[in-house]
Amino acid sequence: MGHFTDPTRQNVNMRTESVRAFERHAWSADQAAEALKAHGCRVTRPRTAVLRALLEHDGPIDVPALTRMAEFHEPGIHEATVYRTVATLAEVGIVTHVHAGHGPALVRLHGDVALVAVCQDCGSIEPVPASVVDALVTGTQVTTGFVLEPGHFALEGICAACAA
Amino acid sequence: MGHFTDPTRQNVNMRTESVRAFERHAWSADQAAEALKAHGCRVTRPRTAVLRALLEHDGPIDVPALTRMAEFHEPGIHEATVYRTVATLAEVGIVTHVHAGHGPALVRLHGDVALVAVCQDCGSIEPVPASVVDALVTGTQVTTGFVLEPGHFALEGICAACAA
DNA sequence: GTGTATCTGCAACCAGCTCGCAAGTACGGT
DNA sequence: ACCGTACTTGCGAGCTGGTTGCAGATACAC
Repeated sequence: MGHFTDPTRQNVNMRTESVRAFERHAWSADQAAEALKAHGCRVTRPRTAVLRALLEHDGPIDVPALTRMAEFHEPGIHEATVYRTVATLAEVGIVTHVHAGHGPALVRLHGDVALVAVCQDCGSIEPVPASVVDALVTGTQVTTGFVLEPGHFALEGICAACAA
Repeated sequence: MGHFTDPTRQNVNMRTESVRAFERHAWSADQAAEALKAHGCRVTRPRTAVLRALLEHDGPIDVPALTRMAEFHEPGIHEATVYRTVATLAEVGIVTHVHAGHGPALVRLHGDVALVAVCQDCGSIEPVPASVVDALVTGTQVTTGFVLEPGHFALEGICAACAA
């Protein structure tokens, strides 16, 4: 199960292909660049490439796949650079990452839908409706005092298609 | 941040020390041994040691800590053996494991409280009330068709103590 | 007891991720 | 437009959590 196959291919892995119905994020490339500068970070070609890849992509994506997408804009960009860029963007508040079960962490733009569910069968990722998330967060807080941060984890289960 | 310090010490890491208020599981050592035999598995000293450690411990625990506890019953037990034992016990249905954010996976007896929340500040683990879990599962299923399996993931946030 | 299929300890390995370092580059100052 | 320098990048080595191949040990059916 190698990590890098043909970097010229644009498509990403199954987990990210089957994403659907995500709300659009509020970030533009310019806004993100401004946010970077405001934190004293430089707006470099690799960072711009990662940012563009994130803006093009709909929904959470893992770093190897993100690297392949960024490579389309910035050939030769290194995976370690993408990891560091993602960390920088997270500090600035542009992205967050979420751990979904066994695989690698998934990166997404901050402001995208908060809570996602990952199908254990097909790997598809679906957003969880805000009303359900609110009920979970407030219910937990009222009964236990625990303040959940729904952006930091993913739910797991079987999607409607696989359940049928 | 080494993994193994003094194996003769019984205490486990912070994450597992601060567990509290967990429902008691339904397994006894004999029942678990029977379940193993029923699946054609042998009841060996290392497996018994891991099982006893799990029964003694209250709440989810990671494999290094579980190994240290099992070592009390079976000195010299190897961590790789504990990983394999946990996998075997999972096949038999005695345990499940849950991924809680960045750190190692946590093992727990099947039948223990299903959904837990991990504090990002102090690492403490708290059970989420069944009523809240039910609302989440049914709410998600009704609105999206997605069938969540709450035993397979953990929630994250800030516990009541750290929030204060 | 004895035989054998399963299991364990060990060490090597793998995936995901991080880090140290030298070369490269954004960008404020001029 | 050019310089200087501090920040970034590519690269490879390294780290952590977890898995695996193998030879010796052992549970357990007979």
